[in-house]
Amino acid sequence: MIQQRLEKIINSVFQEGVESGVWSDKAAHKYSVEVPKREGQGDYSTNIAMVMAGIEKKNPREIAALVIERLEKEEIIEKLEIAGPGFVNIFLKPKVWQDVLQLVSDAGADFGKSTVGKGKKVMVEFVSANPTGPLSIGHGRQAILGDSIARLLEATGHSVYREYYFNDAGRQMRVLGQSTRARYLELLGKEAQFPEDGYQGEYIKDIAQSLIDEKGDSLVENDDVLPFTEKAVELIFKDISDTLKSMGITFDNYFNEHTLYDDGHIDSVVKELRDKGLVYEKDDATWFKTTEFGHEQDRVIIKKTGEPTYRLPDIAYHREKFRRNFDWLVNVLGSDHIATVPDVLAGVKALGYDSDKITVVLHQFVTLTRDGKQVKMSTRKATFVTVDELLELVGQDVLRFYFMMRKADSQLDFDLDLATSQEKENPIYYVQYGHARICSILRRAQDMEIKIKAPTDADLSLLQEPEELQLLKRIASFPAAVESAALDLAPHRSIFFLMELAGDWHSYYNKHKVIDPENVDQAVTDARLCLITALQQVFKNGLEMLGLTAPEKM
RNA sequence: GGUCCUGUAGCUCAGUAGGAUAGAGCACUAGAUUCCUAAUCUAGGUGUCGCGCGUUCGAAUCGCGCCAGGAUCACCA
Repeated sequence: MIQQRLEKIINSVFQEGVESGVWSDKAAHKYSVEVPKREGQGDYSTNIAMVMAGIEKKNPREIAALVIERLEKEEIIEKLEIAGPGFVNIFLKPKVWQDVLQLVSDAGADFGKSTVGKGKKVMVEFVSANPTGPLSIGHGRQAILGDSIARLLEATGHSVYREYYFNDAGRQMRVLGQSTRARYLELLGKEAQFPEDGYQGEYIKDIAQSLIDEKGDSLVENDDVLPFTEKAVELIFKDISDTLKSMGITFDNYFNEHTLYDDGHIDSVVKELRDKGLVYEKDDATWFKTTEFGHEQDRVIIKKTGEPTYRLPDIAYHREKFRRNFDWLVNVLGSDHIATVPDVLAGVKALGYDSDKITVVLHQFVTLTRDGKQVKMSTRKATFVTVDELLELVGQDVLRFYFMMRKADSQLDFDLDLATSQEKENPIYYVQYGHARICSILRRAQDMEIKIKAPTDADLSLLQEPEELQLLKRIASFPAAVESAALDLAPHRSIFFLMELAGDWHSYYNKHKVIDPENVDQAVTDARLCLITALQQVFKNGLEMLGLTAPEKM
């Protein structure tokens, strides 16, 4: 916002220099304006002089002096200096920062949102777990990561569509049905053969029990596994969507792999690939020439048995995504899918679609620590911890926050002992408390019948304490922080912004009083109330944008 | 063996298009509340940024080669 303004100014200074022949335009788009890490190095800093000096083989500090000469007349700039190897440090007038409060007040709940997405249609596909059991901790990470990405994209002006892709057919479903049937028979006191690779979780017994409640023993003589599978899928799916809902997650569409078969998409993909000479038969199977796309080996797409491998429907599915006219396809996947990604990309490329429109966010695994030891997890053996269990332990906010805190590329260590016994150490309370603290002050103001003035009616120039300027700058950087987190599909950056915001605020709170009955300077109080009102808005927007609550009391 | 991810403080991790003296939380120590919620704040850090070489004004960041950990490499999904 303010940075963009400054970038424009620097660009025009650069352009001026080019036109008057002071330097060439070779450095165009190579320099940058950024916020220095260290205090005292300006509100912003640009490396333009060093970049130009490198290209023009001149002294950077001399060029910096020329840049400064041209910048000096700018109204928003208070002070300029040359520093270090040739940085131009720019100090802005406090008014520039103070005026931010008006912007927040005008935008309200929209402050931080933007339109950079230009209404681009983007599909975010995530979770996509097949209905074989409750969502595990790994699915939980993915659900929250995908959902927060979707939320950030919405906040930045994208038109977002959330989709869940699932398959309720095939071998794993047969095993699920067999497992359920075995439990059903066991519960009725009959002999039963539990499948060797069956699903051992307790939830299978619950499903069997509900079949007994509904139909009694009428299925005992039934050799058909289908009614068991159907019931299991129905109940597990209900369980999954309930879990998702309790994390605050909903989908626009659940896409069933079946429809790809029913509507002939599978066949037509094979035909199209065959017409392009990218498919051949070998050993009674049908192969896709992925080597044409630089892969090590070709892959089977239709097995000997006539059944497609997962690759084929995956490719057909992505073609359907393209056909539905999305501008951008974001796939959030676990790192165990790493090997499947190139095949799908090769497939859509072969079908003539632009695979660059697909962005895959692969997240690394979640490891679970209990009693200081790592827990091994498996759905089959039911040794996993479910999302439901975690939700019960720590609640939605903590779970969301914890899973958003790390970048997708990092493995995430979920320490159960920490989550259960030391909840207060969780940084989300630090952020939420920041919001609650403001609410508390505003309640106090109301009790004292102090009216909160609009930024235009208060003397904002009284906000001159370093901590106040720091807060104003942080508030001003919120929209850019959201934008960068959204476009880079990196929700953890928003989390870090909120923690920094809370840090600034808690420090300020401890050093300065907003309402001070003993030392009444009404004008200062008014200005500070304006400040914290804006701050409250930023906390609220930031938290809610990520699906977190902004409590008014804690 | 191939591909991908990771390696930064005792622990868990940030570090966006390469920038100035590498950061935060936790833990630990010492302090702060007659006063807007102490779920807070203040002070306390000798880190081979896994190792080496290269690119350049400048590297945790880019390139190459190693080392270590994880994922994955089916006619399972």
